[in-house]
Amino acid sequence: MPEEKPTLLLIDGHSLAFRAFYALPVDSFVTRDGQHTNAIHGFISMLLNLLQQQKPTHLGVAFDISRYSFRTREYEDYKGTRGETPPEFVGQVPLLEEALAAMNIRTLSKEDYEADDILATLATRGAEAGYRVLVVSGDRDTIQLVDDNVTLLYPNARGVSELKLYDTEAVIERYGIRPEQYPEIAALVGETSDNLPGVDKVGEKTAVKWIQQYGTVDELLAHADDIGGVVGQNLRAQQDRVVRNRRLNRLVRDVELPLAPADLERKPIDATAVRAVFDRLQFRTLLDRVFKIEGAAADTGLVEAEAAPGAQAPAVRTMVDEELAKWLRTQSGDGTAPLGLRIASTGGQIEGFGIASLTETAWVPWAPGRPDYTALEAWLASDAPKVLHDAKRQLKSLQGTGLVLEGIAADTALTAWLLRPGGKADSLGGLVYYYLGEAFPEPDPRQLVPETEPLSPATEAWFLLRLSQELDARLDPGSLGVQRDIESPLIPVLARMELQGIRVSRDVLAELDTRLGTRATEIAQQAYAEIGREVNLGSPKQLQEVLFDQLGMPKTRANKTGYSTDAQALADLQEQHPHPFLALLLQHRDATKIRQIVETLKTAIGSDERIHTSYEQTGSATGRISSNDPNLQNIPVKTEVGREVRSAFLAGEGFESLLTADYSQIEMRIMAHLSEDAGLIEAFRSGEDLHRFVGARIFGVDPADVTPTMRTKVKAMSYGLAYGLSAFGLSKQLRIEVAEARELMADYFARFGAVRDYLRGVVEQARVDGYTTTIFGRRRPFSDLASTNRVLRENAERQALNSPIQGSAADIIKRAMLTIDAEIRAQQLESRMLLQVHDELVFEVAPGEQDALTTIVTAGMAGAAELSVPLDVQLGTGPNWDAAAH
DNA sequence: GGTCGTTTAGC
DNA sequence: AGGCTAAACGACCT
Repeated sequence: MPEEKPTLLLIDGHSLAFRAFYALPVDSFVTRDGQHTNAIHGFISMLLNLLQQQKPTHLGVAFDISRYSFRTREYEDYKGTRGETPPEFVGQVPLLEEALAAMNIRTLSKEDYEADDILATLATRGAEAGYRVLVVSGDRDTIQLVDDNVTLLYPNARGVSELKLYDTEAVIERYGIRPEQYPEIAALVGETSDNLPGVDKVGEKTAVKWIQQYGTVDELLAHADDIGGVVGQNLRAQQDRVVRNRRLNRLVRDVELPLAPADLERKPIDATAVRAVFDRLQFRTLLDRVFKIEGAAADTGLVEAEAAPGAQAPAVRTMVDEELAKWLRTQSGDGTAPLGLRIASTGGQIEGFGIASLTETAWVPWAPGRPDYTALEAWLASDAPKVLHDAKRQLKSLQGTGLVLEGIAADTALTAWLLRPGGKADSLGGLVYYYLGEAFPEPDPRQLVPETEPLSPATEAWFLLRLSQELDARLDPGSLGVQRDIESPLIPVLARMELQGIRVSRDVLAELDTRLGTRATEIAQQAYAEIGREVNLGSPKQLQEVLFDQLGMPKTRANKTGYSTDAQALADLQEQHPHPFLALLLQHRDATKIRQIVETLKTAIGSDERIHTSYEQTGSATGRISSNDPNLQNIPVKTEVGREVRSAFLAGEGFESLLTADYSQIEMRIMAHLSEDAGLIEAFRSGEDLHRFVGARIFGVDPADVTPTMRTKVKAMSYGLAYGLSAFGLSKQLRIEVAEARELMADYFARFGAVRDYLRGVVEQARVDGYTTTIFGRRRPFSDLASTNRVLRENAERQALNSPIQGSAADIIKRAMLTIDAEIRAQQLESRMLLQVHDELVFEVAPGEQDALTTIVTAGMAGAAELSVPLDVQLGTGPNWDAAAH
């Protein structure tokens, strides 16, 4: 069997990136921070296609160093017609080079030469060395490189997603000449984009005819006198151009390069780096594609390279009962060494348990009602440390089986999040690939018939145990403490809260829904009457037509799709250009928004008449938990109708009331603690209303004389501080002059200077360390604090100054939840914790337990941290969530 | 049917 | 030009 030729893929980086830039809409590829990425996206996407289709064994990307080369020295107007590079393109090339570096792809460039010369050299050498060579370039001059061993892939009009393949035959078919003759034609016709004029009146047709006859430009010019007509005259008159063009369009095939084609052998990607770069570029689908395509490469490359003893998954043994008991004892070192655990279930039915040590794996099939599972049950229920992935989901799958799971030492999804709290939660396979660099076949959940043979849960457990070790090794001591003392113990607490759910009245919601529906319709009718037609009030686009075209209102703040129609903008309009439509629109928004929440809640009510939210422990970058399906952390509270929604949340059957407990001004208290500002600390110790106290200081009046206006301003100022609010933002919010806002800030900092020092210090420290830290040691990394891009940098600065405050508050309430949950169980109360809303906890109070619960909750929350100011806890009880508010 | 952008609910 | 979210909807693309 003839040996397959190695394939050398050579890409003209700049020209392809530029093609991609014009092929993809600039505005559709922008990161949240304003970095354009369309060229990078198009390039990488094309590259991945090529990797998949052509499976090159060797790969290199050449870049121009600058616009200047030996060609511009020979002819200073070379490429002189090219305008300024579009600003959105500038800056994409270095990022592209970063992405390529992360993918372990060599990039090449050479002073005084163009990328095409590098391609020409490598293609020539590659062909000589027996490679199948593929050249990808958007520059027609590269056609000259095509021969039996070299094929050109040229982007067509539709951009870079489709490349046209030019081998010798295709070139002959397209141009009617052999590839090596193409430059002869080009020299005659000229190349506008390179500012190389050809012979006047000579186009492709004439040029091809001549070259077919004479073979080369030199030969043609030798017989120039034989050519008749105007074109003949032009050729003779302009032969200098032709000679110059031919000299310049000949690609250099012997550029001195530090490497040979063999040095371009493909290497496995650097998964960590790829993820980092792609994260920054916000390439989610591309990231998936890279890992999917490179997963196969990793199979042969990476794993082989790292094939250390023990990296081969141990054979799975099926065991139960006494054999299992013995195995568990030996493998766990009598319960001291953690074991990996995977609970396998389909359709709510437990199928069995995959358990792994670092060296052995076991599969324990499970069927309900079997008598011989004492060993398994005892181990699961014991404190013996277990490592899981997405432990809360696994734990919940045990609901109803009678099995108890204790001893969750770590959850790899959580640990990975602690390391990189910004990103999306990864699958186990993603993490294994990312941190261990090993292929982990995972069935595609979208695929009905899985392509890959699924791993045994026992083998998955083995991967996850090793992953856990790797992750722990990367955790700093502070984060390790957060994992051990806060996040891991919180898993079962959240699982219980989700399983409990909260009782909700269908009737209350249904009534509210009807009322709001009627109201929304009425308001809409009135609004239509005001403008004389019916529009979709929920369509910002149609609203823009009404407001700015039909009603001729002044333009509001611009956004990506036009002009803003948000509440703030509408309020501004109402001031400048009052119109009844505006007020009706706002009222309509209010009604429909709340109605939509009500309807979501209605459909979320389960057969037990309760709503079971899910908490996402890895849902935020700061350490907060998020709530989804449905989100119970954004139930309305600020308006009267909003509170009616809350009144639908009830104490369940057999419970006497709901109890709510929330921290008052916890973020400001954390700010006082962290900044050690004497004034702020005094404010909290005095027991005086915070904003009144601060207002008195700032405006130089008695606390009793602080007016509501003053208090509002101070309150906005205080809260804004923790968000990095600017004078501009403050003025917007308070509808005051920027100068007044600036003055307010100055007065604030004059009285509470340590706060400013602290906030500045946080950013400074984060710049040095590369991360921020909460009171309990939770970290959040930052990479953009040193960015030269101002938007990026300032965004990062505000995030950095907010993170320790928001994150510490998250730590504190999580600690409170742990204490309270433990104490409720220790005292064997029937009451239970149901909801967490960032600074608030909601409980269901069992008959006769109100006092005991109140004591536990107050102590647990107030004692969750020792700050230099007290943690004030406000409690309330009532038959529903609204009534329980204080 | 999937993704992006806008808007708004909460903290 | 204000930090952290979830979710709905319209608009647009495939």
